[in-house]
Amino acid sequence: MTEDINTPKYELVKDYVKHLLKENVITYGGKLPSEHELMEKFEVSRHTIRQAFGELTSEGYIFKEQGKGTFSNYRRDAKYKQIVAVLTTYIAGFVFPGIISGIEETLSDEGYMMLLSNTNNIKEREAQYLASISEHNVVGLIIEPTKSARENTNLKLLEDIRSRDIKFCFINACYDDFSSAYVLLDDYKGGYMATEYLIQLGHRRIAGIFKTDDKQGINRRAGFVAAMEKYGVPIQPGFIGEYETFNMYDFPYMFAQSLLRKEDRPTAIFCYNDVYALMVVQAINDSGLRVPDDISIIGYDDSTSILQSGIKLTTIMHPKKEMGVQAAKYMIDMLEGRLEKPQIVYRPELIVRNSCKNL
Amino acid sequence: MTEDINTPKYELVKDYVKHLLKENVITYGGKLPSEHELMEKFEVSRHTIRQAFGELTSEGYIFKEQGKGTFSNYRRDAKYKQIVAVLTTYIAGFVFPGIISGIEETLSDEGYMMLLSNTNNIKEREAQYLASISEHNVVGLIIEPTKSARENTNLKLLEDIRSRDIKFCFINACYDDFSSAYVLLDDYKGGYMATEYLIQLGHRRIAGIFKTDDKQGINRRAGFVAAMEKYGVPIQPGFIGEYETFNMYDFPYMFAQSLLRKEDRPTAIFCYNDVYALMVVQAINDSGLRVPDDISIIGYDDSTSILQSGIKLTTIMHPKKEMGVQAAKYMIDMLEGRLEKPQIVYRPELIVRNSCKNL
DNA sequence: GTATAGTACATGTAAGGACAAGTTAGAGGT
DNA sequence: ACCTCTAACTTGTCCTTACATGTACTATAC
Repeated sequence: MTEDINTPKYELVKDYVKHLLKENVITYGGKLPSEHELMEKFEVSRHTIRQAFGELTSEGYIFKEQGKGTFSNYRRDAKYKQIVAVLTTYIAGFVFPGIISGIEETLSDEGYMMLLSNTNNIKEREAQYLASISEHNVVGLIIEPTKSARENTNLKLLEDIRSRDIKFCFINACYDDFSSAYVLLDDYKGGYMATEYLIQLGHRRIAGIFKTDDKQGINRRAGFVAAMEKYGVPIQPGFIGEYETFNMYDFPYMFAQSLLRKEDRPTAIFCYNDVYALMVVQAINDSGLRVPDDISIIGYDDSTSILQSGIKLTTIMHPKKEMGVQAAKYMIDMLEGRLEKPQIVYRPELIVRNSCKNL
Repeated sequence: MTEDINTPKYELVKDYVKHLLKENVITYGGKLPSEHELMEKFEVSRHTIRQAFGELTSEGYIFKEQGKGTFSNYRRDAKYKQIVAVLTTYIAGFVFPGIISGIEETLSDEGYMMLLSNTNNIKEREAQYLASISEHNVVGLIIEPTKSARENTNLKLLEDIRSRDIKFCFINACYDDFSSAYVLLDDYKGGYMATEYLIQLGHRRIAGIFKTDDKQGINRRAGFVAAMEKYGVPIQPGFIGEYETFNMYDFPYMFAQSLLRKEDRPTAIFCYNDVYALMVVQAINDSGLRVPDDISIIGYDDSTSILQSGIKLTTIMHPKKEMGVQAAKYMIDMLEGRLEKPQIVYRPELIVRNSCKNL
């Protein structure tokens, strides 16, 4: 009730009406005092009342009907007040159902709604979405960058959104040239751990297959290379396969085939994630070989718990739901002014199942 | 360009400004004519210009800066203009990732954004969400009813939203007392087909386990009962298990155990869906029996493609993605005035794998 | 060359008046 | 009992005027 001398009169009227609504003096659908009554009560002109009513209408508090009056559009039980946008590369498949449900649960528990979309890893779709959210009443954005290892062509859009006081939190990957809150997994370490495990099982001829248009793939590959160097295991020529979004449905199978055709084929393959690991397993099965007897496979993400052949995939655990929950918590903390720019990097964990053989 | 004599002047100003923005005469961030200039151009008072600018501001087209001027907030590349709310019982698990990604793809292709939430099958959360969306700029609602077999306690809220001209489309289930567009699966027929298949394999002692607080479960059970009656196969006492949301994580396992303890145990069990079928399989394995040798299992939804033990589950196919796409298409058709109240019921299909034994 | 004050111009707030148009309820006629 | 008209009241549109407040630029003083 700070009756600042500089507070405009129409703001006082707005506050009074909001008070009536929030204290349930006027319930949902109930009739507000007419413009004339409020004129007299506040000793202001009708113009001032109409300005207050106009803003309250566009803010969704009230609605008006010509000839009838002005009515409450406010529900005390309407828990969800603000919208947080969530933009990931995919929605179904991979780690995304877990991440998204973690985000959604946390947001909705705290009274926020989730505006969800995916880019299919296409930069243009990311641009369209970013350009759109500033026109809606969005207060925050949880975003997994699209093609994070490529140039950040949407940097200007991101800065534009930030200048509108929309809070940011990156998940899975972030841009180096755009400082922000983030929730990441240490993919370098994950790649290192997976490779180290294969080496410790006695493998020396280890191949790797990586998606290289996002940071996750670049980091996992770097971890792979670092572990090989650390243990003095040479990487054979042609044993690293790299693909991108455009050929992600064909390349893993074909590259696995080409590995199997080599005279000295690898004894183990580290795959960028579990979905592609399954494609590699398919290629191995199709050429009459078996996992893990002939070739060991290690995946990443722990996203497909069970294999076709009944073999359970050894993998690196991605704390999907936990990271989603954390990203949403960070977002709410920022929105409610408790944190400025929180950042966390999760440690990956090795999950040993039975797709890797001890040589 | 219908210059109706009754069109308010401020609407003409709004249309003119929108035209400037949409035709990119003034690009994003560019300066609009000042209020004074527009007063002279349209020969109206400043009040009228300000009314137009005020509405354009709250609609997100422009923004103003005191002392500087009024500027375009409109991007031609901002493809997404309107929000469609999507409310399902769950987001991760079961058939939902498929449905949701189908909806999202279709909506975003057509320039709509998705506001997604789930109710965890709790009526109160449904109520809170429904009460909230009318306050945001939502133009449509794709909804899977929560506890659809129970009384529709949120009918008033639904009618309230409809009276605000928000379009509806139900998915998976609908309420009998609220006529609307819908995209359903014929669960009665699906239940019938699954049961008929077991009977044709020679099974006579068939048990069924159903979730009974939603329409899907009620209909699948009705199909099960109808098939048994049609083929003159008696349903043994205690062979139908019914559970609800609150005990859905315990009941299937426990009920399967109780079935296995009977002196004349069933030779086949029809399970409400694949997720619960896996719980039943677990109970069977834990008691030292095998699927399908000792007991046949048929599931529903085709949501978990592979079994733990390497056994692939025979099931009824739920066209998840297709139904999601169709619901979104119907929504867009309604929003753009091409359809009034479209309705479709998908036919289920039997997918034979190897969890059922021919007796 | 660099501060500073002035001024021109932008939007923000506010008063007051006039008439239009839609709703409601009651008076009056049938 | 039912219909119709009208008066009263509601919000909608539009005008004029005045001063406040913030921005940008320029002429002036130092």
